Amino acid sequence: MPELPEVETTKNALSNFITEAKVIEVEIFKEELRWPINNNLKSDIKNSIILNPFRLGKYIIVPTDRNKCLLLHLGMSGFLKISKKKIKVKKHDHVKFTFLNTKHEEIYVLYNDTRRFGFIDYFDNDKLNEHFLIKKLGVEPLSLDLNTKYLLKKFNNRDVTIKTSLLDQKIVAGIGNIYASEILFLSKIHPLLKVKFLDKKMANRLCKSIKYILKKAIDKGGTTIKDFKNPDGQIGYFKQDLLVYSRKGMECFDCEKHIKMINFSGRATYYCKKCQGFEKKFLKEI
DNA sequence: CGTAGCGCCTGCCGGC
DNA sequence: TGCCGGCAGGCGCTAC
Repeated sequence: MPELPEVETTKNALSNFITEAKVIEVEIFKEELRWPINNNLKSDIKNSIILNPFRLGKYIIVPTDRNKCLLLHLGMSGFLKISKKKIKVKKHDHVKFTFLNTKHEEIYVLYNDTRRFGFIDYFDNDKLNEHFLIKKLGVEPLSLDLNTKYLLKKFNNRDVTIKTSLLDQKIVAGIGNIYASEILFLSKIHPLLKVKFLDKKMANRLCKSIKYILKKAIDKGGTTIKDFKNPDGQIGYFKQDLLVYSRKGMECFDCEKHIKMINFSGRATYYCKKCQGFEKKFLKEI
């Protein structure tokens, strides 16, 4: 479900509701996620004050005034429900947090993850950068760290397809399967192009497209394909802006050709053969 | 070392 | 209607 824009949307909602709020209660209903929820969480975080949450790649970090932080990852199917009204606990709700905000209103936050590919961690603030997952992350796509030069350096001599590279969180953090297809369509680059063949012009287009697509998706509150909802129950409106993803067989918006769907590395990839064509010698053997 | 592929989970949808 | 295979927004681990 969540790629950078959905995680950003979630983080912003969390920020609006619980910044400076006090943790009143933590209830863990099902600790099994990708890894079991850190047991210290329940007792340790109680009575902490929440500082401003932020995002790194697809991770949400919630720091507290006790130099600890909560790390949230939503996996494939995770999402948060945030409300000022009591929320009934449902299937696949793993944790429920109760906060008291500065207006002395109770805020409820539920972490729900059907497929359990997400996880929650809790540890010392100063350990964040050396956290085994965080330390691997590449540059933030919306920062100046992501530029043409950086991409060319990372792609130099590598024998991987551009689609695979966009999904590689060690290069750029936050792009997932939907936005990878979208970005490549906008860049007019074939998903199976080996990155070592990427020239400066293409890298420049790619860089601009990454920033453009992600920004636009954030503005629209993310993409709702199946059941993604923002924490306040709103769906994301980027779906109607999707150029190729989930449009197999439909007409390309730029030419009369039909959108292709291929499957490699176990993931669906959508593209327009005409708009994203390139010389056959560059094509990876399928 | 870098890369490809598997497997983790549950639910839903389309085809028979 | 019911069953079954395929598929789903992520990512760590293992084998090569």
